[in-house]
Amino acid sequence: MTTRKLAREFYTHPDVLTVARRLLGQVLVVPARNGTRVAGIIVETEAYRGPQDRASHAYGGRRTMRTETMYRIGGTAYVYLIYGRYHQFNVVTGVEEVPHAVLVRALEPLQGIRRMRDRRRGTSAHDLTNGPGKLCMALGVDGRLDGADLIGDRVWIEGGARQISPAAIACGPRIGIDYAGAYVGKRWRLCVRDEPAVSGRR
DNA sequence: CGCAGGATGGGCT
DNA sequence: GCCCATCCTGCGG
Repeated sequence: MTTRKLAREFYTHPDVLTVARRLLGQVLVVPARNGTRVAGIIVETEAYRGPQDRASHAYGGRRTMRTETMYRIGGTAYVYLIYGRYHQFNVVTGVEEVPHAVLVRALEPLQGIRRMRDRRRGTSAHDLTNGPGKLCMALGVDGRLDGADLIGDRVWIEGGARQISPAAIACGPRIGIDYAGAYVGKRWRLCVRDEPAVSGRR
């Protein structure tokens, strides 16, 4: 497989929606023991667009210990705990001090599938990574990876695995943000059409 | 199959 | 003290 770790410039693009779109088809990788890897192709993302976005943790420019990661440079991992039990993996985008992020909502399992099944014992083979909490469990992502540099070697994203044409991308409203007022209807959830691994509906 | 409800803990008002 | 960028279980059709 001829893929390569995405460089800083991929993440520092000024438009978070563009980065969310370009992330589709790229490979999220977490290294395991003995040089092996657990990895999946990104098939669903959601953009969280700066301080104006009411659905964002950084809405209104809010800065707390948790959200501080969102203000770092594009190419930083933002991982947080949700509902007391699950983690969410996000990619910070853009320049420092401007809180853009992309939530990775679903993967198509690619490597380390046995390890994924071990971590997701009790669920069926097709439910390994089709949701933002599920993929974190399958890859072993937790709060320790918050703030990790995606140009580093703890977690990263590789390009070139699959080309997704614009026509193959579907968009719809984001999930679980009913409190977000005028931003509830923004179609900032992106997914690969006809991809069985996406979460929820098309 | 679909849907209702519970789990569970850090962050924020 | 309430709110989550969720998932799983159990129950009914």
